[in-house]
Amino acid sequence: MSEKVTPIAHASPQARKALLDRIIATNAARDLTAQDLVLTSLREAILSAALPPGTRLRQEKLAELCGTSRIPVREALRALEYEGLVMSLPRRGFTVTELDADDIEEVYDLRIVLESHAVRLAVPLITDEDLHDLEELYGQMVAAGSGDEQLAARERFYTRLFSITGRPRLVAQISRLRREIARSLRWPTLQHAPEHHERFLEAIRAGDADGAAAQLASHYRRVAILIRRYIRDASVKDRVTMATADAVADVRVKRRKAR
Amino acid sequence: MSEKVTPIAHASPQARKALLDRIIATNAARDLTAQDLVLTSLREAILSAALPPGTRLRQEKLAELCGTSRIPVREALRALEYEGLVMSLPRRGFTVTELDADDIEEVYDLRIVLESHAVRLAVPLITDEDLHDLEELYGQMVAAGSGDEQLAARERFYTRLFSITGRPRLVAQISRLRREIARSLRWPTLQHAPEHHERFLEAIRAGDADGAAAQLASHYRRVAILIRRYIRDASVKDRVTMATADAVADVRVKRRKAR
DNA sequence: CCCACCGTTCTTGCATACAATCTACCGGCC
DNA sequence: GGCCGGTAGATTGTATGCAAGAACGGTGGG
Repeated sequence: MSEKVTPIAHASPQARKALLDRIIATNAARDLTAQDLVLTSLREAILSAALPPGTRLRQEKLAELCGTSRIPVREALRALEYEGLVMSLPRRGFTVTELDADDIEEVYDLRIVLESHAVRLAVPLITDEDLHDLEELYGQMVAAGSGDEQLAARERFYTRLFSITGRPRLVAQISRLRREIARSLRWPTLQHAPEHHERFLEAIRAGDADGAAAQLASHYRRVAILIRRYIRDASVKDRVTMATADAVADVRVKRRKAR
Repeated sequence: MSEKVTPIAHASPQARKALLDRIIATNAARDLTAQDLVLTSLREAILSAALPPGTRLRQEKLAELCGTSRIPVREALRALEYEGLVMSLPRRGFTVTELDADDIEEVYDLRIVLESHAVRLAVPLITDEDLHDLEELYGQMVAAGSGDEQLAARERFYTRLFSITGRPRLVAQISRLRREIARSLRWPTLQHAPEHHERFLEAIRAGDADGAAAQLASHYRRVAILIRRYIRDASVKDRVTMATADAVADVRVKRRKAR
């Protein structure tokens, strides 16, 4: 968990498989309903790109991997569908969703709207205890450096902050959006926003709700642009990769026919 | 479908049962997957208060009602949970959610934020075709007077408008919120907002995004207050009703013990 | 050579069946 | 009389099995 973030999106199938197995094994240790086990494992697998976007999810295969029947798998998949991590077509199964540049734009735009709103609601309500907790979580965040642990700490910090609003729907919708692109945070470009969080917390300490909201918004606008740029570059690379992949496949087919 | 809205919340159990049966029968006619049948029927049942808030939903019973097994029922219930219409506790089943005054406040506050945003995005993008459709849907809305048909027409109008943004997550989140309190629109107080929709459409025709958003926001603020007042009054009434119900139950128990 | 049709195979969707858990009621104990 | 533990019934969670629909490959026709 304290490892560095590795951009696994282009990792080998074997590496993916190994990661997938490890995730399931880790979660199986915890005592949960089978459904929660599958849900948690699949979510983690998708976010860590062990199941990369576009992957067709066969129920039987996942069931076997998790050591359960297909029923809990089906329910977990439906839950993930509502989280936006997979999509389904009736009688045609589930697929891991892909995010294009438009999706990124939409999600960040919505995050600006909802998270700014949440910050403006939360800051005036902050108690000493809240601030104490936030300072501690911020400390963890800084201590974690950059990596999975930092990412988790960041989510804890923001969730704690937004929860101050006492508005479950707002918090849930924000979490959903953050999770939906948590994949993108694994992308290499965006590891550091060293000064942003500091300035953000500073505004909160000062009770400056509008300032904090503005800081958040401007940061997200920057991040959105960086991700878009990354996607554009990556898609060029992917196109090349896919072209070569096609070529390989083509050769194989010809070989088989030659026999 | 063209009947008047009837405040069924305090209707007799028999009336509720009859409505529930009718809903399921109506939907069973359409050819859908069993899951969709259950989902649609249950949603309609909850929104029409045939299944009033607080109802415990027994899977077996619902399965029997819909003529399916429990599997599609379970999946439909999970979907409804994500829509906010029911809630579940592990191993303890599903219950129809209740909305208190705080919930109303949260939902309307979020609707103001999200729908204003959507309107501001949509208005500058409106084409002649969009406007034509909107005018037509508005006509249907007016023609429907007030009742279930008017409610449906209103949803079509707003969905069409918000869809212009081309942002699926935004549209989905708004729909979710609107559905979550669609129950409240059945409440008697709030049938009419004759001039609001007219002024709103007028601003849209004029391409005045900010004006339309402001109109929407002020309308929702009013509605939220009206609903809160209704809830307050109704809860007083309920408390009385429940008190008498308790008294009746009490008498019964005493009688039984007397035997 | 390409396209459409058809049968095989795989996958999903659902029903039935069973195990684990919870609820409610009852009797014993304080 | 009220609180607590135990047992029976009810209810959920999951596994297995089957039928209907979709994907794929092959074959015949254009």
